[in-house]
Order: sequence, then structure tokens, then C-alpha cells
Amino acid sequence: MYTSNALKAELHERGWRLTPQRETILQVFQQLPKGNHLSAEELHDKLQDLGTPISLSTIYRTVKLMARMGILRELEFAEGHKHYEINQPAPHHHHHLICVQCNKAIEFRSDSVLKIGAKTAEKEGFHLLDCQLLIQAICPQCQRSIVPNA
Amino acid sequence: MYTSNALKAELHERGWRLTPQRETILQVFQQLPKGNHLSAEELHDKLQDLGTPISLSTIYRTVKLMARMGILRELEFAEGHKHYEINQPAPHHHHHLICVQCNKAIEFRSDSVLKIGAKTAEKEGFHLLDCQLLIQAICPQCQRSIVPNA
DNA sequence: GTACGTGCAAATGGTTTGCAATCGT
DNA sequence: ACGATTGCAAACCATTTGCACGTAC
Repeated sequence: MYTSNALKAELHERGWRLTPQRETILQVFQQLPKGNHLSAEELHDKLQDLGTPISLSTIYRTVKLMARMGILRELEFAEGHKHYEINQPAPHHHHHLICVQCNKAIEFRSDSVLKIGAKTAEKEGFHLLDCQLLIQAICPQCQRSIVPNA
Repeated sequence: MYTSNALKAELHERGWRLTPQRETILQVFQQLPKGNHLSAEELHDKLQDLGTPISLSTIYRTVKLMARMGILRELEFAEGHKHYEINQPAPHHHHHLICVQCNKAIEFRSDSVLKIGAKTAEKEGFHLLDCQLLIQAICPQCQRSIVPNA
């Protein structure tokens, strides 16, 4: 479990600061049920509800920062906005099968894919942050009903 | 090679039409050097240069349509805009290793990943369109110089 | 002839940014 | 005290959409 102190240390290492906002956002993601992910907008709403409102700008700045630090995963389906979730250590990374018509998403795991990702990054001297397989497909329900300009 | 006639047939199958614009856009993608991909904006410029201008709206509508038909692959790196390329038959699909700092991209292939993608889609009854492994990482050059709000 | 498709210009909507005030160190 | 960070509102920019005209069939 990634603690506030770890976050603080990592921020300091780079000359940055630990703020209540950053701490709160980290907590929200940690308490999120496994497999869940939030968009910036959803995180904003959730923080309202929790009684610790944080401005949208700060949310965008923070999730971007944490994604770059490798603390969050940035997920990009075909919906036009990004989702974020805690970046589990590699063995827990999961992948997505999504329907390009209705956006239905199915999560799955694959050790082989993770292994390939790790190996590829290593070979090129890159520091691995995240590794996601995105399968775009058409789900059974949508296979009979393609609409032109939806 | 996917011909104009094949496109025409597939469009008609769904009650749509083959227009000069759709035909031209297909040709441009087919003549694109292997591994290249274009954003909507880039395609727009290229069509200007070729002397067959097509409006941006039509371009957006067309690439979206073709991506849904499985003719184009929609690539989404972390740059904020999508890129498109011809959707090769499965064995030629490739994947991307990108640096989240400088956006440098490295392409690679992996039959195992494609196999896993195909199997997963099949198991769920989905009709596979595309399968991309996205590895987000930090390249050697950027590993020493992380900037906060770039 | 009848939808469908195109081009234009305007709207949309997620995300970013400038700036003054505030806060962490 | 200094520079990083926040919040607000305005700006951005890729993409979408309404509508009138044109065109594939």
C-alpha cells in the first residue's frame, strides 16, 4: 500500500510539495473498489460528496502528475475522456476488451502480456510505468445493428 | 489489398453509399508507407496538397466510420488526438512503447499478444476489430529530467 | 426522386492555462 | 520569505453537430 509518506518523499525528491489536495486524491483512489476507475469529472463529484471539494483544474493537474509518477494508470477507452485508477504492481495490471459501438467493457488479466510488456520496455532501456492491452471489438448485441453517424 | 469495390460492397450492405471522398480517403491510407499513421488534421493537409481537398467534418465522419467497419485502426497515444492507419490483417498488427514525457514512440510486433487478443474476443463472443498493446514508460533520456507542469 | 453525404460555421466538452491569492517548507 | 500550488474564469482545440445544398442510387 502506497502511503502518504511515500508520496511525500517522492515529491520532495523532485522539489515538489505534499498538499492536502494531493493527499486526499491519493486516498480516494486507494479506497476505490478493485477494478473501478474514475474520470476527472467523476473524481470531482465524489470529492464534493465527501465534503472535501477540490477544483477541477487541480484534479486535472494532480492526476496527470500522479500518472507521470507512475502512481496512477491512465486508461483511455474510446469515450473521449480519460479514466484513472491506482497503478497496481505489474502482476495486477489488467486489460480491456471494449465494444466500439456501445462502449461495453470487459476486464481481464494476462501474465503473458505483462511479461511481454516488461521485456519490451527493458530491451529499449525504458522505465516501465504501465502496460495495457486494448481489444476493440463489437459485442454480440451490437453485431447486428451498426448505425452510421451515432 | 482492400479495393474500392470491396468498400462499395460493404457500404451497400448497410444501406450506405460510396462517395468520391470515401474512396479518396481509403486510397490515401493505402498508399501510406508501412507504419505511418495520420491524424484527422494531417489527413486534411495531405488532401489539400494532393489537390483533392475534403472538409474536416467529412474527414472526421469518414475515419470514424471506417474505424467502426474495421478498415482503419484508431490509435490513441497520450497526445490528445487520435491517429489512424490501415487495419492490417491480424498478423501485421503492431504495438507501441511510448515515453509519457516526450511522446517518443517505438513500434513492435508480437504474435503472442495477437493470439491472446483473438482468443479473449472469441471467448466473449465479440467480433475482433483491433488489438493494441500500449506500454507507457519513460525513455532513457527523460529518466533524469521530470518536469512538473509541462 | 429520395434519402444519404458533404461542407460550412457554430457549438460542444474535456482539458489546459494565466493570474492573483494562498500555503508548504 | 520563496517558490510551489490552488482556484477561478477564460482560453484551447480536437471533435461533433445543425442545416441547406448537392449527389449516389
